[in-house]
Amino acid sequence: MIKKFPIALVDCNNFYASCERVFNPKLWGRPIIVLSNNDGMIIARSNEAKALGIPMGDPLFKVKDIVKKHNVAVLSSNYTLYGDMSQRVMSALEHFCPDVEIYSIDEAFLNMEQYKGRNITDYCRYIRTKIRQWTGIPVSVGIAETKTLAKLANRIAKKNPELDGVLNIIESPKIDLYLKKTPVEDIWGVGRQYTKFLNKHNIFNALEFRDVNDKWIRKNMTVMGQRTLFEIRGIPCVSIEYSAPPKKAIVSSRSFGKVTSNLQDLKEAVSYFTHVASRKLRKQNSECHLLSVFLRTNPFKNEPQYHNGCMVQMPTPTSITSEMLKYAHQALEQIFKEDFLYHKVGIMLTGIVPKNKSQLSLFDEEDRMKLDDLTATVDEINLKYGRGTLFYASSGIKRSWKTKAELKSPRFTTNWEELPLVKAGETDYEVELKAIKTNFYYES
DNA sequence: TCTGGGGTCCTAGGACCC
DNA sequence: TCTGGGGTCCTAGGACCC
Repeated sequence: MIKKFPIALVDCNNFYASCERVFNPKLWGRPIIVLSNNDGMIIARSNEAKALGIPMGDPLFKVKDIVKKHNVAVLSSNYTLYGDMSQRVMSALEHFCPDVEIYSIDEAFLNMEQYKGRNITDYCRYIRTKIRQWTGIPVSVGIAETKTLAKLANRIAKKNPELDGVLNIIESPKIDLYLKKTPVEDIWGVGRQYTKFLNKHNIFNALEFRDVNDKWIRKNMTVMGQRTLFEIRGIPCVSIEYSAPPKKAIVSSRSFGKVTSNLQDLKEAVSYFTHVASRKLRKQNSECHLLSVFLRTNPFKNEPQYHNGCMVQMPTPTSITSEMLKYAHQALEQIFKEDFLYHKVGIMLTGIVPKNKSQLSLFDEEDRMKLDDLTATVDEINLKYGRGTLFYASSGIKRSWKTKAELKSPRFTTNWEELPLVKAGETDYEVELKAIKTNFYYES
């Protein structure tokens, strides 16, 4: 049984769009959309863009007319910027409440137990104001006694401006109304498939869901569905995790800017992804003994399709890039077939174990200690002088597979060359964009 | 012309063991 | 000719999340 206490979910409003606005005030009031990697589909929208009916997840070309007509600002995603802004928001939150679970790049759960008996709603309003003041990012807060209900409250807070960004539903007399106003598809843990299923059985909102038989939910939606149901009833089933557990799987993959059927191109890409993935593995102090490589053609094209993967078991758990490269290339060669236009390759590391507990092989022919040292040195240099200072020759230098990002804003906060400049002596402060390109809005 | 990337957990079914 | 019962481990696939 999990203890009951007030939980506040702080969620950044339209996070990526808001990050862009912090450093480019001209974007205020203007509809903004942010694109996924490779400038593929829409993954974030400002309120103005939502109001225009631009859907999440659509590819850019589908909304081109709306974009033109309403002068929508279109941006490639700038994860360096968003990651840095996220850290600022999170450390500000920790300042106000030390017990924080950083749930995603733009969300955090706060354990408000120590503020019990005080006015939590007012305190959250204060936090919200401060976050805005310190980071420039607008947030909403939902307060309840389970994570699922806090999510639900947050959504209502966001949708109703008169609530001023904060809604506390603990012991609220209006709880049934709030549940009724929440369609099942907006419940945390209910996705597309379960929505279809529930709707088929005449369950359309969270209130109807709450009163359904839990054995029946268990049977049809597994224990996960049952957990969600209990949480909606106010019984906490999902606890707050204050530190991130080590990852059980690490993936690195990317769609190409241009398709290729060339094995050498694929090898270079796989090398690069191995480098990235193994770096993540070392960062969490783990090793792994399973390495998979996968590749695929573009499923949206009307062309011969091929999709395959290959998993190799490495004799000894390792996190040494050079060693993993060997297996990665072997795996790639096993599944590579000529005459297909490849659109994506990637690598996945599984069978992850903590480094110190790894089983050593008696017949290990590699000089592991030495390679460990070498790898650590490479990591250190890259940390100090920037990612990509040292890399493996097998990842190539031409990067013909490189992903597309033509509309990216500068790294305002993490690169000296790209800092925004503020012109002195002007009332309306004007930011001069020392941008790499000047065409980073989509205006044509 | 143009459609992301990185995770989690659960379950069923097969392989294997005694 | 007749052929049990119980357990573990692994994997693939499906659901979900941001």
